[in-house]
Amino acid sequence: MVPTLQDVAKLANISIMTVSRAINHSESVSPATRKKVRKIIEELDYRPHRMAVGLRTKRSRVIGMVISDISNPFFAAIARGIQDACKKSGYNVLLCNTDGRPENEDEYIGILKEYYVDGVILCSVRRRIGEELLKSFKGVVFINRKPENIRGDAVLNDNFKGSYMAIQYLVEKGHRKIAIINDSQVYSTGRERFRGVMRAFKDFRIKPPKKYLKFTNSSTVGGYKAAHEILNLEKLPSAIFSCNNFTTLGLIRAIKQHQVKIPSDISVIGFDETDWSEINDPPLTTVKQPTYEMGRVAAELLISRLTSPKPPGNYIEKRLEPALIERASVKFLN
Amino acid sequence: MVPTLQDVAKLANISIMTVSRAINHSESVSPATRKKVRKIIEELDYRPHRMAVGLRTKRSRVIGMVISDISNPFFAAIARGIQDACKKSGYNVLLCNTDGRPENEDEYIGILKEYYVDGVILCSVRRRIGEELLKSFKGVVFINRKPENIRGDAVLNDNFKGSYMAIQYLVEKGHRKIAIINDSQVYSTGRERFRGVMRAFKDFRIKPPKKYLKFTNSSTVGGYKAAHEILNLEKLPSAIFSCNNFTTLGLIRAIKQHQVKIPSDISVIGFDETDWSEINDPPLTTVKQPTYEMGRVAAELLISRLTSPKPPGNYIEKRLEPALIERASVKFLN
DNA sequence: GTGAAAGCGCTAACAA
DNA sequence: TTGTTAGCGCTTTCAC
Repeated sequence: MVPTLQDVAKLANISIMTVSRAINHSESVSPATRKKVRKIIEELDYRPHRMAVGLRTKRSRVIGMVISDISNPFFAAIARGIQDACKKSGYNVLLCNTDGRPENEDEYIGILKEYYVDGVILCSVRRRIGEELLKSFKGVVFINRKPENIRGDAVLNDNFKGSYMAIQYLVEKGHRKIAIINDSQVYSTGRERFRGVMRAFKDFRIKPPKKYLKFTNSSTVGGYKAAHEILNLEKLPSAIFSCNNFTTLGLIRAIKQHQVKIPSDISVIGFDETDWSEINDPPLTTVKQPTYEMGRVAAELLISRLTSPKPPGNYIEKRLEPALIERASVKFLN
Repeated sequence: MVPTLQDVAKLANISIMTVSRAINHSESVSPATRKKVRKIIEELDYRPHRMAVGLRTKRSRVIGMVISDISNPFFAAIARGIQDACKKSGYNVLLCNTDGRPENEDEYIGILKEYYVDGVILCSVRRRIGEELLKSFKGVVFINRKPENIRGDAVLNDNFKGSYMAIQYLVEKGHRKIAIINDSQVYSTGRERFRGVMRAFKDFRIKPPKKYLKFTNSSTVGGYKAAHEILNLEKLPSAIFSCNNFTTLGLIRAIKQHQVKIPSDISVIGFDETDWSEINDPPLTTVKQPTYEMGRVAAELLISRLTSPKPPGNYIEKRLEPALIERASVKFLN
């Protein structure tokens, strides 16, 4: 059977308490016993039973990662950042996919409570969320988007800036007839990106016709449909800004079908850098979100909350900077 | 504070044992008390403490998923399949990235032992692996690749068939000068795919020059370098088969740089279907692995092992079928 | 520097 | 149908 503290203690001819101390507070144990214990632990391949430890200490060294879909490369990159930071500090990650459904989110939050995870990194589906969530764990960090009604730690992309940059770039290239395919306004990301667009339009004195402003859910078909509507318009825009990797994929598919050429006939700039941004024909100009970094920073922030005495009440909201990756999908208009 | 069985029992004026039973074996409790207990549980939002339960029952309802990198879309899809199947049966998933390093794999296996996870789904980095691994968990399922020295449950892609199909397809399209970019031979996947290629070569009486056979690690730069070597050859092949999504990405990048056109100058067929396979110019013909399915099937197999009395000693090895997705990157030669 | 006792929250085994 | 006892493996507390 798997060895326990008992077994180690017996072999070392000491009490289990001393063994426990040798493991956890080795300084308060004599060097001799310390060494002896280490040796026996090695021989037996003794490992602390984390559930037993957790039951006593009320710490699991596990955090919950609640995202919509791990097979979305955006979240996969975030997940990797979270994992790496956690590993460094001895934490482990429980994976929870919500598929963007509030009921799944609630269910997983409940399960995470049952496991007594120390903290949660949450990309919430909810626009508003109950305050008690923050009381249920030693730490909660919102990632990517944040419910409006709550004060809490968060690591977010500067979406406003990102979409502003995109529009500004298009304007600098001589574009003024700009269409956008934006996320629905349900999430803070979509709202912020749209605000960035509108601010840029205002600053550069652009008044796009209503028909150039498309709102859709964040999916390939969503982007595809919105793109179709735009491409069927009497007066085509000279450029299209697409708000995320999925809608951009749909947009490109639609453009191909319409036999329109990028960038000679129409220019394209997309939010989200992907595997294929570079090998696309033509290579795609994008606004890149620091996905991996977001994950890493969120996990570090969470762990600091778990380690340090207590949140000082003043929450930290980090905004990470997007970057414009210039390639060849935007035409320079004279 | 968080309510315990005690609290529920006190409010219900019964012993905690009855409450426990009402939760776990409700049939052995009178309808009246059952109802009363349910109500109080609801009111208190009582949740069983999984670490306490686990400590007692020696079951954690957690499984470990050990893969090389969740940010690789291939594994992300597998992960999603695993998650979905687990969720259905009330299991949760602990995420472990090894980055293909054996020492990380060992470390995570150790950690998973400490958490007393019920089972492990393992995409091992090791060519050979210790038998004792199988004794450490109630179930272990190898996924995608399998150590050679061990008998155990596994869910794998039919790699031999996949690469055979690819070569056969090329031959049917009139190609005989075929180059391949193959994984290194370290993993069973690479070996199996290479065997499929060689068997097809033999069956169709093709004797490729040594220079057409490239072996590289599974990465974009690996594929890129191998492709460069091929494209710098005096006599170009008419088609290239690339063994996975990463090498294909590198291959395409190299082809662009060499100003060679697909498929007019050279044909391409790749293992692994990706987001961008379809929107690539031209759309890429690929061999698709059923990634999500692999994950789902692996999790189902594992869970069946955890649920049913015991592995009957005869292990199950499932081979899932790849599919050839025909698009436009292979030219028909007359 | 070391040990004994108590108990974290739960369930298996037995008793009523 | 319900309750009592014991103990899973560990750490906290207090005593020496």
